[in-house]
Amino acid sequence: MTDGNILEEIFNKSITSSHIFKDREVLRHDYLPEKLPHREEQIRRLGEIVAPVLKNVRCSNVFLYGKTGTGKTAVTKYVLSYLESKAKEFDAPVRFCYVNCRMVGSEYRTFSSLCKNIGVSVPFTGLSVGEVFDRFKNGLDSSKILFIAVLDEIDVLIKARGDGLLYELTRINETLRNSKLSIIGISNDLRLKEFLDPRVFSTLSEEEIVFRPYDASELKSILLERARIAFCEGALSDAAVSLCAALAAAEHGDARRALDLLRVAGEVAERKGAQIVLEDHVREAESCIEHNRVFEAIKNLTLHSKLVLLSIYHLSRAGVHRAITGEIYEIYSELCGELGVAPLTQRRLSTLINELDSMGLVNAKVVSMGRYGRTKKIRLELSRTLIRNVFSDDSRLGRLIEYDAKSLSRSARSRS
DNA sequence: CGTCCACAGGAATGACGGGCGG
DNA sequence: CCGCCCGTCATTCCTGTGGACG
Repeated sequence: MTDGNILEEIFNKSITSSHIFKDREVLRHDYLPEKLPHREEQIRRLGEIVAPVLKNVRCSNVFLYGKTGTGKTAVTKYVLSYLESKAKEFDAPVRFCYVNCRMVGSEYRTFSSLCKNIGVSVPFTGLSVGEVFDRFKNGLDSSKILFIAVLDEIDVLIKARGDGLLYELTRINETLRNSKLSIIGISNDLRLKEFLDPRVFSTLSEEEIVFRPYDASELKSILLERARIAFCEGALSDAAVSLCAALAAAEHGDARRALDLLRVAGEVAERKGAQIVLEDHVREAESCIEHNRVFEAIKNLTLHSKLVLLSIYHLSRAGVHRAITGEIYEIYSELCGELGVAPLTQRRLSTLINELDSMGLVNAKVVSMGRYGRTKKIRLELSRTLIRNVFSDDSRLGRLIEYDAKSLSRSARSRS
């Protein structure tokens, strides 16, 4: 028997001996279920909007709004995959390309993804955005197709870069001779139109579909639907499902979060050798997910952002629970000195703090202290134990956890 | 009621590494 | 290989500002 076969047996055994899961893949949010409950209306509307492409007519641009986990991406993929098979059947020259703007990162890479989809190769970097755009345009025109570009999480790109990309895209049909482009824009931010040039907005938003958050009972039925396939018979308590639904509904009706909770709760139960997933497993899953999120976020920070976070930690430990920018900068500079690294400017630190804020690691808000200036008050949003855990296995920064900053006593004293 | 603190945060500019086309 | 352009990170310089204090 080869090694592979030995392992095969072990792994299979471990899978079949699970009393909890039948198929946990079903609970991942990139899994596309056969039906999407409570989204029939949106599916029908999006279907009506894209249907003309089967008759070789360009379809309207659409904008989909809704918070995360309300099914925008799922509905889009669902409708388009159906459309794709129909297009094959009728031999319609339809192609589509799904791009997640946040994942690809920049305007440049958004275009290069679109290029790759129509078979135009572009380098990782080096070209001007305009150049990539031209290649895309030419490639598109010469392939003689109806092209649907799905731009998911487009709000991220617009907030970072402005609407230049979209402006170009909306005007592209004027110069295309043999192909047509339609855009499906997906946004998590309902205020997106405030960031857009009104002209861009009106062309882009020929149609609009809004995705309301799911309520707790809708979430529960979604979970139950998937749980039938994902879990073994009787391995899931009703109370656990309800709790997952309730927690996710309280957040903002986020189905993704509900599914994550359920999956991790199942994993927790499995690890503990439990026969049934209970409410306690869900609660443990909740803190486990949060812990992982934070852990990943901190691990990927740059050195200086980590130092900023450490400075806030030190202030918090010394009893300064709402630190101001200046105090943080002092500690931060000291830590830099300890490491023999040149500190960044306070201006830079200010934007780093804002980044930590938008990641939810700290809470920063601008306040005026009248005579004593105008600044940001920064509060740590994490438990100090968590910070210690994350940094303690960092070879370089580990020793700074116990570091006793000289400027600390001053900050702490000047309070109270 | 004006002053003035301690910054916020925009704009311009620069250093750097990566990749192009010629 | 060169000159050029890009995106990213950071600095420098700047104008703006809410409200306690005098």
